[in-house]
Amino acid sequence: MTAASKPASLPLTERQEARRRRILHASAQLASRGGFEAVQMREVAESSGVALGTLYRYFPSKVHLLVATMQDQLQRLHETLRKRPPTEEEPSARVAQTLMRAFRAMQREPHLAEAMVRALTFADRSVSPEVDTVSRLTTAIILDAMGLPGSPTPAQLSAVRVIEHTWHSALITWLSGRASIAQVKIDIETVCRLIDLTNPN
Amino acid sequence: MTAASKPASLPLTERQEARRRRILHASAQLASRGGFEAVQMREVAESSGVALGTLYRYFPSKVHLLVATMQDQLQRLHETLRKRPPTEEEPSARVAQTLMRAFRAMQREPHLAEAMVRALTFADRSVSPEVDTVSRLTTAIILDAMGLPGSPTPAQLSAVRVIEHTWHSALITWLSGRASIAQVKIDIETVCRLIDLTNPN
DNA sequence: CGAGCCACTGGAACCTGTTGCACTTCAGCG
DNA sequence: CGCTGAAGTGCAACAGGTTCCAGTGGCTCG
Repeated sequence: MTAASKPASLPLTERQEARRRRILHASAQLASRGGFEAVQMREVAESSGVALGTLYRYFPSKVHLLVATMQDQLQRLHETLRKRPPTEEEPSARVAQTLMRAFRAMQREPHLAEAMVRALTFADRSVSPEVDTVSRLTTAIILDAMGLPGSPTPAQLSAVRVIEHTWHSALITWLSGRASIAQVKIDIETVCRLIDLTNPN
Repeated sequence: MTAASKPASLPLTERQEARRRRILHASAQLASRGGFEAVQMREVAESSGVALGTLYRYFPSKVHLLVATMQDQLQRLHETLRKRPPTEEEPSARVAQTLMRAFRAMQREPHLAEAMVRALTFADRSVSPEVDTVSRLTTAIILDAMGLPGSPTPAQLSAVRVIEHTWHSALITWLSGRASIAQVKIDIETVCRLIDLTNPN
């Protein structure tokens, strides 16, 4: 609910909506093949059948485009996860399980993951709103995974923030070949223990 | 000790050493003014009195250059911190205090910080060795701060890894204006509690 | 001293993100 | 129906990272 669809800032027509989708699809396609550097604006424009200028009207920069692509992918992931919630009991284990699932999804499309995550962390202030949307989506996924009865406490929100930080940074170290899959798993499990800390407190 | 000076991979002559320093100095200078985008290779070359080709011989890309700049700055920070170790008692508090000092140093040169951190997280596989050096330096700083009697346990090393992740990612959110200084402080303090978890365990 | 080698220089050239512009097309409105 | 302004097109141009190359200068080794 928080940041689902376009907030009606612009009531896109059908044709425009279709264009937007074609662009995002082309972006993901190219990213899947060759990662960040393979997503070239002229290529995206051509393979989505749109003029370069139009592409820039929809996404003011390559980073905007890739961050939007990430929003898109995250939304799908979120839905998938909703259908099959984690099976663990403890909130910390549930979150770890969920993140490991997401991680496995990324392992299936490492180039796409690389493109999106690189864009996300390279984004400067001009992309803040979009990056923030991604962040809220991620937070929503984690909170969902925790399966809390009520609304989260401030301490829990802090823990979630830190988990997100770790998640992004661990992904980067994996994508750049500086950490193994096993290492990422350990890191995720390590941070998730922070959640336990917020319970009896 | 771990990753201090150049590992004699190339025994640079004096003139070369001097050139290298001039380049790094110019890089930091330009970064301090306008951040990542202000560090332009042609500018760096000119203001360090070196041909563009030579600059590229020393640092094969802009990202390499900025990561090397970060190594340089981190080394200075490490020495500064050695002279004035944290005053807190608890390891977790000591680490938090140390990171907050580092954070304050970055607040003094936000553009420089932005340039270095952006480069660090944008780095691809070709920069892995250099990024790894930065990572080891950071680890060393944190372990120093903990003030352990013996060598760290695996659990402690995991905690340190997660702290590093959080540190980098929190910096990025701050640099891109998505988190306040206060928020970063909270995040750092939150992760540092992981260290306590490794003690009585 | 001369030959060979390697780092350094200056500058052109290339690639890709980004911008600007003149022109066409489309949707809504009188 | 025709008008009008926004949206889309095609293309040229610019910017900055990166590469290439033909020289040049200084060094060592014979």
